Amino acid sequence: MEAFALLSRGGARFNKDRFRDQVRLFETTGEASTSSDTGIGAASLPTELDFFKYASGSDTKPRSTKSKGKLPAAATSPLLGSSMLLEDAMSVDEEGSSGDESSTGRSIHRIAATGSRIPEPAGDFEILSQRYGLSQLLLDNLASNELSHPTAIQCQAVPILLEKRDLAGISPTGTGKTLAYVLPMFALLGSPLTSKDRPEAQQGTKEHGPRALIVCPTRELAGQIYNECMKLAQGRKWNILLFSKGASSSEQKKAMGKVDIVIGTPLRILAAIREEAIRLDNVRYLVLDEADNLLDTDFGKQTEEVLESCTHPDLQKCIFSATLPQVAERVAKRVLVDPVRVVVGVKDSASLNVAQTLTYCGTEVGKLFALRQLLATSPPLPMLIFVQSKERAKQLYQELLYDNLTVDQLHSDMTSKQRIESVARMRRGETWVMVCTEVMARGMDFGGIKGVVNYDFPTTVQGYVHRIGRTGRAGRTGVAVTYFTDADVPFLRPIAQMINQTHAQIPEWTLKLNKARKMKSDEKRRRKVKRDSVTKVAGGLVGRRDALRRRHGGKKEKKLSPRGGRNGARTSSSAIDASGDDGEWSGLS
DNA sequence: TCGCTTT
Repeated sequence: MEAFALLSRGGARFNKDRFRDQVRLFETTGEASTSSDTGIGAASLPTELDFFKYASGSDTKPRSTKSKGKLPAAATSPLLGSSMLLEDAMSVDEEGSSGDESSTGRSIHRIAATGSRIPEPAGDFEILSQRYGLSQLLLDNLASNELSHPTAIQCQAVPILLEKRDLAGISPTGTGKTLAYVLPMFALLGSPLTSKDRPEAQQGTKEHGPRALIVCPTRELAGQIYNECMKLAQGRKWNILLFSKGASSSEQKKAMGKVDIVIGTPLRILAAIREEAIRLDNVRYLVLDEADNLLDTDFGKQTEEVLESCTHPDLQKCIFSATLPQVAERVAKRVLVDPVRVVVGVKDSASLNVAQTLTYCGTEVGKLFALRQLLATSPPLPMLIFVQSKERAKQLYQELLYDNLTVDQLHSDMTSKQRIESVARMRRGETWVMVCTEVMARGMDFGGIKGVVNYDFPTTVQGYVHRIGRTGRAGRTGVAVTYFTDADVPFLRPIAQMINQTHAQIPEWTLKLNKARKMKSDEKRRRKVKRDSVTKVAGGLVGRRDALRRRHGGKKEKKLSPRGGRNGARTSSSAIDASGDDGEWSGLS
């Protein structure tokens, strides 16, 4: 009974007006808290993206006694010399204690930086340029890609990296982390290396192979980072290599030649090392993107092996993610040398631009029912629908195929080509609904995504944060809908709390769940739920697909496109359209 | 469970 009541209240009667209110409510609360930090009225951008707020914010605060143009090397910090352990630092940012950091602008952006000799943040690219001498070409490339103002993480991370420091950068999804490490990478590399530049050096063994390496967990993300690099690479003959399965093998063979930057997935890089197609002893700039994922138990071994292959004495390392659980933090502490740890906002928190809801659906049947209801009434399109397994992705895809919308799928059972094409259709705006596995959960930046549906309940809080972070990017708003069934209830608490923290409206009883009911293996925060097949369910939903197929005469009905081709204006960190569609990196294959 | 080499 209660189940039915909740179903109809929470999800099935999903109604546009109610929803709209939620978004508004949400935005209001979000802005209220940021404006209290700045003493400035609410603006349309979230703190971490509002650079003007940053600029004017320093006027409303007491001026720093330090001179603004002071060299960062001489900059002091409340934590100077304390050389805090990464773990120790955790308590600091949670209490929001930052000593005199209001004078540096960190508090305005809610940046917490810990470590020794922390460089001053830079409020815009001109300041950066003056301080560190960025090339005019680099500045032009930023400008021509509409990257006019740095985001919070960029303000703080770029100076740190330019001073050749190790860094752990933690910033919410969609806040421009890629550019935060790509920009200093190009600045530090200076110019592309050619054999003409250094004929003798080419002979020396130390001078082979890339000088910069970016590691990330999926091929799609690698491709996206590649595109982001190409934006700043314009005008010079940088040799940038996309190194993952699905990328061109002939291109990858060049890895031993004059290569500046390699971007790749762990296993592919290791394979290349083993077959001596690449060597990493010339790498001076190493990035682990989605670091907690790369350092977790599954990926960890591979990643550490890659790390061990980077033997250059001047190796600079940085890791980035929106989430960094303690386990990963511990590894990071071990790997990084005298690092600065930067946290924008609150660590492990969800994007404030996403309106979140949690919906009880009782059973598998209930979820399908709720989803159809959502799709039929006020779906936030385009959207991603996350499921737990590849099989379920295929099933749900098939199930939705004959509904009147353009649906697509993406999971690792598809071929490289299929995956590339699926991403391309999404980028071009041809797909309304993409059914996908965790492969799409991290880093992917389809700028126009309006909705995320957690059809299957996420197995970790981090997973939740990253999934819903596919929307609400670069200052836009988005919505996230999470379904759960009776089987998910024991695992509900941490995610329900997270949603509650961000002011979303969720069924009250989910918050009152007895703490004892939460997962036993709290350490890993993982779980296993055996799920029925999406389609193999009792009752009236069986056979629906066949009915639809008959109705459509075996053909797909003409389907509307979610967007009229291209996305509208886009802001800084949204990587996608500005550089065109898929072709850029898939074209290499 | 998912993701990640090449042959």
